[in-house]
Amino acid sequence: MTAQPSIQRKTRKELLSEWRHAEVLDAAGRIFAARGYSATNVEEIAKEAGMAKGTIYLYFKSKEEIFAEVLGRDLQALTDRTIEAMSAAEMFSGRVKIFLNLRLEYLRSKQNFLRIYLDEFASRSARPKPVADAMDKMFRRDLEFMQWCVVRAMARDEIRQVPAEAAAYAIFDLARGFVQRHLNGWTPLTLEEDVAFVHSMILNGLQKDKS
Amino acid sequence: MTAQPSIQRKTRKELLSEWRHAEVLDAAGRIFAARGYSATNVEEIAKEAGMAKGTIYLYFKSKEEIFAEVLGRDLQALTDRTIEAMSAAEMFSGRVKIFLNLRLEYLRSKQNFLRIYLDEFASRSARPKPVADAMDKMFRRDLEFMQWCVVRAMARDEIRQVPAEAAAYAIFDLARGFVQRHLNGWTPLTLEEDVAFVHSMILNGLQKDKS
Amino acid sequence: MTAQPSIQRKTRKELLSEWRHAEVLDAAGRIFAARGYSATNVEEIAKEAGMAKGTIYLYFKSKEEIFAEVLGRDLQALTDRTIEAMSAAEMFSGRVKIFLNLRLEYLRSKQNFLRIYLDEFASRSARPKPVADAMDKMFRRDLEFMQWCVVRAMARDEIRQVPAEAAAYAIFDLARGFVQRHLNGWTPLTLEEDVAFVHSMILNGLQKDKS
Amino acid sequence: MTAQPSIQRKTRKELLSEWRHAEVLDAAGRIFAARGYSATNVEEIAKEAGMAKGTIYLYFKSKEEIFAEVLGRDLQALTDRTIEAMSAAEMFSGRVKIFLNLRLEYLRSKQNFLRIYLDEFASRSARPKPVADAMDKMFRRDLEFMQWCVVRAMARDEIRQVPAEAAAYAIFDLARGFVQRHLNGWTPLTLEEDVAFVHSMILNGLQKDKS
DNA sequence: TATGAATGAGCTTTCATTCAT
DNA sequence: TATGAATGAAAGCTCATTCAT
Repeated sequence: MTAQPSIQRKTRKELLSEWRHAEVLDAAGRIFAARGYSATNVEEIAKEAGMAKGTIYLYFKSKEEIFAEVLGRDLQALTDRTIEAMSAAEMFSGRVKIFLNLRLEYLRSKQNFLRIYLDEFASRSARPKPVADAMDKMFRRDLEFMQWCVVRAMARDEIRQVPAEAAAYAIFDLARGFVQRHLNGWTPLTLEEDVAFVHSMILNGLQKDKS
Repeated sequence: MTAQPSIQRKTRKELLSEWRHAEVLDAAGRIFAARGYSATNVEEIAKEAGMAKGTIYLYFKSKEEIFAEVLGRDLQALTDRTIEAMSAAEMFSGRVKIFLNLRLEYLRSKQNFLRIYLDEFASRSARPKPVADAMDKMFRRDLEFMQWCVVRAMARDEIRQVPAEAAAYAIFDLARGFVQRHLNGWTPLTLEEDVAFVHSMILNGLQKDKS
Repeated sequence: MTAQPSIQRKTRKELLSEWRHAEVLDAAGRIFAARGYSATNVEEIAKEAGMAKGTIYLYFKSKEEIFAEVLGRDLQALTDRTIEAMSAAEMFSGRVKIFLNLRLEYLRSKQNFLRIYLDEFASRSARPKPVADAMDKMFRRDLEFMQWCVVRAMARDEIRQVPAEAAAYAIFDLARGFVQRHLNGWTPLTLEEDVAFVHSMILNGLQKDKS
Repeated sequence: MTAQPSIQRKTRKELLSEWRHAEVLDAAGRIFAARGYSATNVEEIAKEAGMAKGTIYLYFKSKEEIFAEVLGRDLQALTDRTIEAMSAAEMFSGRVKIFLNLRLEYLRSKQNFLRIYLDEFASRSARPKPVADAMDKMFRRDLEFMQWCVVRAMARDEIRQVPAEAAAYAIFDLARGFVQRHLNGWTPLTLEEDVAFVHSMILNGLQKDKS
């Protein structure tokens, strides 16, 4: 079999290109997390990524695009893992526990990401459209899955009848608050105690009337 | 009784000054709400307030100060009203209902304010210290009152034993999500339906085990 | 004799007006001396003069005009006194001594004025034309008198033959340096010692050859 | 011998950078000389240097820094040349002549520089500290050398006993006045005539009593 | 492909001057 | 006459983006 240099080289180039792309995203993630969107400047990202400012623009059209991808990439991963892991549990109670534990694990491993996620998700309205859209899309997928879980739990009579979408939101809201509390050191509870409390809030909040 | 022109004149001037001050805050509130902090420029605020850029600086030392006051003013009012109104109810259930209804009323009358509050509260970490501090202080007051309500409800055996601070946070988280949902048009529920659901989530979530 | 109210009132008004005019100049003199021309702002002058900013503009067309008059007024006084006092001496040597002693006295009583005079005289070229012109005019009068003294001294055979204008300049240069030295604390000499030295420099410098 | 491209390239870049740096200084020198410090704005310097405003800030941190360097650069050169050239003469009389001729030569070749030097040196007190300090340092060096020359001349019995520092100042004062006179066209004397006169003023002024 | 110097629009803030009262 | 609130041009400086090398 003879060499296929053109393909190989192209592939190599593509790999290199992807690698650079990812390096920028990593660096940008760190800087955005530390400073927020507007206070971060491209020069810093370039320095953090170990390349020149101009090089950044070979891989991204604008600062905004970098930001959108930074959020998108991590959200994608979180969303994928969340859906996959929750699917493994049968009962709603278990699924909520898994959901919370995943958030908790993320809290431990990706404080940076969560910080920008929380900051910028809330600031969505002030952000350029594309960024807001990218964030919404990811968030929606997660939320829809949770909503589906709620619907299923109602059908299986595990929880009382509630508006499914609002319930899914409520779960996300409680989880978001939980993460924020610990990120900012706003609570004396240990992570485990707090997870247990939030879990009980959700399940009690949605439980069937014990009449 | 003869006129007291000096007092009158002084009062009139002071009133005018306060009026201008307030006009800037109103205008700034609208613009900040629409664009966020960094994307807002002083020129626009001036235009919105119907005055020249320089005039703004007669009433405020800096853009940052305007922002701090915009947030502070509305937060103060909301906090005051919340604490006062909740105190009027005896039972925890009633207090939560009042809390949610106040948030709902605010949602209706002050969409602008809520938007910045939500945006910038979440972006706290990226804000200049003084702004973040002002926001925290107000929020703390509200939260502490809610926490005290939770403690009292536990003592009166209205709800189960829970970590009071975490419970107070959970209530705020659910309320925040509720407001955000409606602000962004993210739910098909009417405001009343949603308030009822969130109320049931909180009370069920904290209710005594019906075992 | 009946009253002549119109004239009287007009006179009174004129007096008041002149009084205000002078008050502004006094205040401006202090501030300009402390901060220099560009670093002084009209607000400060108004505050120092105990009146409102707008009032200033009833008496002066511009900040620049104030400055020109401040310099002009003091220069006028200094020039008048200098010429008058020097005329009282018969011999050139005595005149130079008087000249230096007047500068010295001014140094003691009008440090402020001298500071602006020195600063701004040297910066003449950077100043608006009218200011530079006013300064020049005053300075010229002084200089011309000194030049005339030199011519007379040569005619009376008190000093050697020198270019009179250049000699007058030289005397002013030495006096200026002397004042600057002491204003800035740049010399260990006492005022008296320094005056004596400068006097000897001038007289020796211009003396007849002792061949 | 093969090429050393890395070194060459680096050198080239450095050269280019220094060249730009110098271009800004040259342009700034011209504008500052024409308008003075505060009346000069960065935009104009940029235009004069044929580059954009932002480019200036790649080479200098602030307008003030540009100014300090403009003055510093020329003062350095003048000071160095002055000290070196004066050292070549043996007698005090010769040194003073060299000193004056150097000033004269500078007057011819660097009118711009002298203008700012004179302007801003006198306005020292109104300047930002670092600028004033830089100017003082240079001036001091020159002055100290002159003072040392005076001391030496006294020791060698070339001149009479005088306070050395005051004498050095006097020489500078006379030279300053001489330059100013010609810069502003205030004298009918030719440069040569005036130099001769100032020289005689200094030497006569300091000469031993011919008693 | 990679660079980083260059750009210039845009920012916040100051202040001489005007003008309604 | 006296006021000081209002004005808006202009300043110094930053930084996302472009482009010659």
